[in-house]
Amino acid sequence: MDQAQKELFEARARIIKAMAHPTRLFIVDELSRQARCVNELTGLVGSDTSTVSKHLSILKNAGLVKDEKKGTQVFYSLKTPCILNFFGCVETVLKTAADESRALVNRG
Amino acid sequence: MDQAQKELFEARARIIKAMAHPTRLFIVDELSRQARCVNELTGLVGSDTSTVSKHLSILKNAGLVKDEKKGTQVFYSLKTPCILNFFGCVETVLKTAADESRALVNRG
DNA sequence: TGGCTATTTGGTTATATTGCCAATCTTTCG
DNA sequence: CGAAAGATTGGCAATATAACCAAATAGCCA
Repeated sequence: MDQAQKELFEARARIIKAMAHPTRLFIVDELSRQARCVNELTGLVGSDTSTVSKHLSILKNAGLVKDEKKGTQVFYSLKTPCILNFFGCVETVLKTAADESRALVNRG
Repeated sequence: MDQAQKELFEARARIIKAMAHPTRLFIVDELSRQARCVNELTGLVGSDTSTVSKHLSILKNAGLVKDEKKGTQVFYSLKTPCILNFFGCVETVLKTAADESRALVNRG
């Protein structure tokens, strides 16, 4: 892996890492349906506002969401909806794993 | 987020987290071209064998790669090639970010 | 069997992430 | 202005990751 390659994969990893947390996946999923302000997301997620705010800033820094101020509220929405494509494959992986463990059990 | 939802997003996050490292992305990319044994990958990655082996076991535990023994060697290959779909979107995110910073510079 | 190669595992240290609390900032409104 | 609501930031403790070295394991062959 030369330097240029290294930087490319580091850049990619930064983006994927931003998604690599259950709460942030939940937020992305939620934002794929509609824009939400921090307070709404906090209610849905069920943890501290500051925690949710930090998750949002991670997603924002990675370029995955954008924010828009409306009065005292900040609404977040998906910037690159194609990240939803991830989920399809992730489900495939999960399903494959489930199938395999079922097969193992059936075989005994 | 109720318990069932929480578990679903945790399961998804585990898979995405497995990809969230530059070396592991490199390995996935490499395996998308051809199966490789640990030793070959170690050479390509340029770090300790044990480090590469651990990265591979993370990918394997996540259900992303499979391994096959041939003599003393263990060949790894992609189990779910759809994970390559990730890259397309990741590039989009990177490109968008690059465009934006260019636009900022041009605006001064 | 004993040595050799390939790989995995254990242990340690350094670094990064996470979540909460407290404090701060911003905007609205009385 | 001053209070209140929404959001962000700083700090801290707990936990998780990562990389290396050393040691253990597995398969091959003389």
